[in-house]
Amino acid sequence: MASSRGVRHDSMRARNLAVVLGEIRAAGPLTRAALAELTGLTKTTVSKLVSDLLDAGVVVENGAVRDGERGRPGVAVSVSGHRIATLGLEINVDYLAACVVDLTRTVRVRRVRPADNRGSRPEAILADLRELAGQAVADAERAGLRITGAALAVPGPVQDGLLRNAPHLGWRDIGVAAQLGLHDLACEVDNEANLAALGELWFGSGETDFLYVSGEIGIGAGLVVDGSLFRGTYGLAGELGHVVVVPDGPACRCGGRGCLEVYAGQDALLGAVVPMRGRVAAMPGAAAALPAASASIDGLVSLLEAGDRAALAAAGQAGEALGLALTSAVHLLDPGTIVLGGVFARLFPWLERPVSDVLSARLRQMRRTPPRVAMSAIGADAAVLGAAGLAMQRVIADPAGVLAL
Amino acid sequence: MASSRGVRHDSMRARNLAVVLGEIRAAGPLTRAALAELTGLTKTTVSKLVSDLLDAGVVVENGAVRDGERGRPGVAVSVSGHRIATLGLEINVDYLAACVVDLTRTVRVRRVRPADNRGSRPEAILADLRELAGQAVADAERAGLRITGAALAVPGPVQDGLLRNAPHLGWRDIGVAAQLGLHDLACEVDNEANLAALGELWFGSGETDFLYVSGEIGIGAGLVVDGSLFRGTYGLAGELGHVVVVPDGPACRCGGRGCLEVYAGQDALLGAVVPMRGRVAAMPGAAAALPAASASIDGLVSLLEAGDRAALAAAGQAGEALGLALTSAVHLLDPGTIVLGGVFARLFPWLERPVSDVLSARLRQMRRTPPRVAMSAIGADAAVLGAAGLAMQRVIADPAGVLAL
DNA sequence: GGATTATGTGCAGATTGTGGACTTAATCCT
DNA sequence: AGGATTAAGTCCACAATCTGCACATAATCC
Repeated sequence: MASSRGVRHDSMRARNLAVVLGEIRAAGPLTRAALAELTGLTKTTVSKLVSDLLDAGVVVENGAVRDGERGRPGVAVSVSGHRIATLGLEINVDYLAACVVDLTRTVRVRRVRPADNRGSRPEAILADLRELAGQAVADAERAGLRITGAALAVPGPVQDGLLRNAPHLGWRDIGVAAQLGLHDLACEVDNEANLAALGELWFGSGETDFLYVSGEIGIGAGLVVDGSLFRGTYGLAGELGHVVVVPDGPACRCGGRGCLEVYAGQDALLGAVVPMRGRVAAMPGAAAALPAASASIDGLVSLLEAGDRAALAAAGQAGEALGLALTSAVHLLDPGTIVLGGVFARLFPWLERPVSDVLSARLRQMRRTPPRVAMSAIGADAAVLGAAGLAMQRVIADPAGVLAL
Repeated sequence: MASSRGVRHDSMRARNLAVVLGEIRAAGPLTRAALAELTGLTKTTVSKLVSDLLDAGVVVENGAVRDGERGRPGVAVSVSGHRIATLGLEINVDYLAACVVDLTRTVRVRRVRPADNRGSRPEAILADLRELAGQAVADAERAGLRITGAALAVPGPVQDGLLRNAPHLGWRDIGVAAQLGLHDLACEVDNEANLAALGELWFGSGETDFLYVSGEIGIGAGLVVDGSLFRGTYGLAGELGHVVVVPDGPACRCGGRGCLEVYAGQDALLGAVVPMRGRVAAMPGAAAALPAASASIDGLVSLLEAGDRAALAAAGQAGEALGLALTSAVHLLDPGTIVLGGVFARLFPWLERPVSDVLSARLRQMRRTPPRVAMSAIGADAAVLGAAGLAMQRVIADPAGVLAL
């Protein structure tokens, strides 16, 4: 019940610009007449609004379209990738990443810098990221793009712009955006699961209702309902990794016992490949001794492809645990589909069956059909891309801000 | 991403009326000057809007107020309870209820009719309810009120206005609102947990962020974030009763195993008091043989007050199970506080400790402080009252609709 | 009792959307 | 080929709504 402000003439226009632009972006190239139909505004008004958007270079005319019917053909307009773009950033345990995306959802610049950020000092990492961001922006500007917003994905829960706790970086309560200091560029911060969910929304299969499950070092999830992210009261919703799977199971680094992460987290999965280390890695603090994540997941995939029984058993167990946690999640969150991302996308062939089986067995009576379990359509870039997508969402929600500049 | 309509002059005014009325309702009596400040509109505009609201009898002037400062005193306006009211309805296993609530949140009419609705035919029950509703409306009209909306609470999940499955009534896929047929009165339908949550929002402690846990025959929950209800993709969110507590626990009537309901549902709680029946009652279909719920819960409370060991153990176990399910719920939904309602409110003294203990033990590392666990401020009426509140929410969100009549 | 301060309203003006007439550009029909 | 028909996009007078300022009003302060 945020104290809502009244609507004035300028906000009415701003809103209508957003409605028109949103419709153009969502429903592909559209003629002015079609836009008038969709938005309920008159042709006159739509014409004026579109004209403003054209002047700003936010949309372009695509030439005449005939629908095969008779009558004067309309001129389709669609979003333009030539001017407006946004910056996505990501800090993760073993790399920094930046990307620039334009309004047509085309990735224009992509820069990744491997790094070992475990237990590092925030200042150093953020300086590196600032440099990387600067390079990406420079690349984009050389291509004639104007960066109008930015967002940053971090591996941990974010509340009021503060990174609360990133266990694998060893950071606590860091005001990341402020310390990053991108001069005159507003930069939102959110956790990687939420932003990866937005990545799936913007660059994935096109669905607008799903629970994105992010299997990284930790396990998170981002719920998208009708195209917008559900964040909960403090922005901490979606912590799937610590849903209780076995009430008296092994201790988890979160202080609980038998959390999903204990059974399906990266340490648990790799424990099957490197059993001795796996046991040690389950203890807090020892994680830094593990080999680089991607390499080890590659190893696990090889073993699975080769039919290694221990590896298959580990994947099966992880899948079952994931199915149990998702059962609770479905009851509580009521997602459309379930999208497995990150490491879980790579392991999808071995996870799908156990996850689906548990879900359909346990949800049979309550729902006509349990949610479909799908593999993420985008790869490891999900979070950076989603960050750029979030910034782009702001542009589309308020094109007036961009027009003014 | 519902295809959003453009803003026209009339919708701008409608929105501003809603903003002003919402502010008056939320922030108590306010002068026009204060409203202008809060909404960002000019004094002139606020004056005109308030004048319309006065004409419609939606608000009243309370006389001059001096803030102790000098200058002309303002005239405070506040919502009026004299004209606009809404109807709340409820179908439950052992009663039908109706209430009429005015804009000041005063309950003006209250009617409850005991009934045994287990395994009954919808037509008969709905005819009874229609009669009860008619009586309540007549009472209200005698008091000079105009009923501008209605809502109905039912004991089961609702999707697209269809009551999907009410196990204790034995109903499946019933178009309740349509069959009820309240001539020219729009009637929304939702499940009792969601509406009880709205009841807590409107008539409870005044908090705007909480998870209301509804302990009735089944266990449900309604999440309120910033004053509005989270419903999920299909309107089925908040099914706390079937969150997995013990993966290989006893079978639940939902088809799963070890759901919360198995450990903390009414049958489980009463099983401690009437052990033989309790065992039988856990089987599906046998529920109808149980004694009326309230009587038995009264019995359980007496035993607990008397210090009966078996009863205390049962409550302790239920509390622990509830704590485990809520741990998962907190991770996924990120609620503000947790409000225990229905039967759990009556058992609060015996549940608070185990629930809080489990929550704080398991959430310690992840959150500064675990959510506070509170007792619902309103009693068994929560759902009916919430239904009336939901209908009232519609009035406040669109006062223009009421003005027109 | 006059100066000061703040509320609420009246009036001219600005902004924005509307509705119908008009222009434009295509297809259909003869 | 030419006129009829159809639909898109634009022009213009008009209407709805909010703004900004001036002004009347009603208190307190000195």
